[in-house]
Amino acid sequence: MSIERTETPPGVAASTQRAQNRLRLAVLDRDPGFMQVLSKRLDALGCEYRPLSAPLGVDALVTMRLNALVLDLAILGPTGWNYLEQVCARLPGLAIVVCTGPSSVAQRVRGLRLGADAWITKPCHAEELICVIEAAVRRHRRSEMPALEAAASFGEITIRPDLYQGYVNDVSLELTAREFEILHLLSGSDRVLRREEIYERVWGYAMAHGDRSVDVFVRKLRQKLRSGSPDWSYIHTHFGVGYRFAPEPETSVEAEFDLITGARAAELDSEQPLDSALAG
Amino acid sequence: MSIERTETPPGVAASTQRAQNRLRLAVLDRDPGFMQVLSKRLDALGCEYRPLSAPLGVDALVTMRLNALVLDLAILGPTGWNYLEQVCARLPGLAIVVCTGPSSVAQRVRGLRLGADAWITKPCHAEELICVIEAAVRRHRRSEMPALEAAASFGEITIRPDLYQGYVNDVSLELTAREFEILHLLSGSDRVLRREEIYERVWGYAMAHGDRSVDVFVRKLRQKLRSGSPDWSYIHTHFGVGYRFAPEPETSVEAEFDLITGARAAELDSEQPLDSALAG
DNA sequence: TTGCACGTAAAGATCTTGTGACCACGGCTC
DNA sequence: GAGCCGTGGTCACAAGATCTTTACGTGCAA
Repeated sequence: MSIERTETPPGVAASTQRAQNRLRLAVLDRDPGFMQVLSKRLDALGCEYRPLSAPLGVDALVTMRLNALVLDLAILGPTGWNYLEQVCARLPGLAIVVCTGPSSVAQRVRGLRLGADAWITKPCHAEELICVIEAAVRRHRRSEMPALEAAASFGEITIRPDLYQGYVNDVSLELTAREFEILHLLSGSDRVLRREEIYERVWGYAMAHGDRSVDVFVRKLRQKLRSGSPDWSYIHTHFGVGYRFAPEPETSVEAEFDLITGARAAELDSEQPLDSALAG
Repeated sequence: MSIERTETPPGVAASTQRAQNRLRLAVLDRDPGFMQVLSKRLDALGCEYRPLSAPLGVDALVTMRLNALVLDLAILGPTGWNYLEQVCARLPGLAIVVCTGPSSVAQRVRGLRLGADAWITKPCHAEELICVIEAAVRRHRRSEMPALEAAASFGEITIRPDLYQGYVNDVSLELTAREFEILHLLSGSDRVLRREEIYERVWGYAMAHGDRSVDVFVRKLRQKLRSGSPDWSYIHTHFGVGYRFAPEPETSVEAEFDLITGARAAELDSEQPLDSALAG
């Protein structure tokens, strides 16, 4: 089968969009086989889905904050049209895919006119159904303002993705776009990131051998972070590996020894999982 | 096929009610019977449609300002996928319905993944096809034209979406349609908007690499805003990222100069030197 | 100690943006 | 239909801001 690959394109956006682009959907269906196949594919895609065997009240659907709803009109009987209409009216931002058994043109036309976004006839391939759902969700998302992630605080600094900037007590760190992207990337991960990884995610293409750009930017970042928040250290070097973000208060020289050895111990402890992660 | 006649007028406000609700679509297909049936239904619905027997260049499609495109991949041969991908990438706001003969699941999946909004298998009922097109267009439009919002004020300016115009003390800023759209978009968001985002939302299709149109319009906007409201700055540049709207009173050197010397005439006489000083 | 890896700094190259001039096109008037 | 005008859009240039490269000092690991 020559189905297209579905990797996300490289670039900064990839990591940030992946999390929030995850599909949240509910499936109203009673066919166990259908559900099993579908859920397997949805799991593989990292979707959050909720199987339903009976129609939920519209209000309950609202609280679920779904992106999409798949429903088999057959299990609703004659009240299905009414239900469909109500859901469409109340949740105009929800992608609704009717996936049901054989139907007439008139039925399909009615469903689509009531507000369904697509109508798939069972039996159908799970992959195709998912593509149809994605197409509907995609179209809806395109026209809405991409909701950016919320601001996050680490130690004394606050990272504002909506402003592409970092702050200390509401004072801008004056980060450049690249600096911010690197800080954003690092702060979004607890583990050590190899230079090649950082480069590839921020620049969007592979790092040339011997390129020191990441080091230089880390230096600039550290400088700006230090000037805004002198008593904390945020970016830690892992010799021979890469960098790791972790806000740590810097204390006096005497106590420093303990802290360093403590940090070293933690570093050694977590080396195993690190290496295995790097090997992948 | 009256499409050529009805390009979007400069006063977009007038067109929102009628022209925007009417479907503007192109149909790329060579089946005379299919076209005849379809065109009959489209005429009855008052759609503006354009039959195409060969693929048009993407740029040509852009100038047609379509809502939807129906295409039979079969008549494009192997290049069809490429064409589909290009059109989807360049016109993210266009509803694209593939209507073609028997196909495999893999083909349908591929088409949808490339960006098609729906895939209908021929032979199909014209009514159903139209419903599918409408569903795709409806979803796209839903959040695009949320009726007419109320007027909003920022600093000294007032934005009137109902009149497609901005004002300072009831005096029009004489914004053109594009200028207003950009100002409206920017003012509706607190965050930094990337140029690509602005372009895509205002122009309706993807920004070509290196296009400076957004910059130029921002410059014109700033000029008009400055002439109407000299003591405020509204559009802020985020280097390497984009623009952000935020009304901020200017309390810079010139203002102090005015306060101290009371030489308001200087401001009026020599706007250029003042502005250049301001920029520094 | 030696060989690297990393921190640091600065100069040069490159990219972004502001800006004014210019052109094309459609509508409008005459 | 010819010409004028408003508007949208392109281009080239200049000024800055940013990024990359390079060089060298410092510290880590074997």
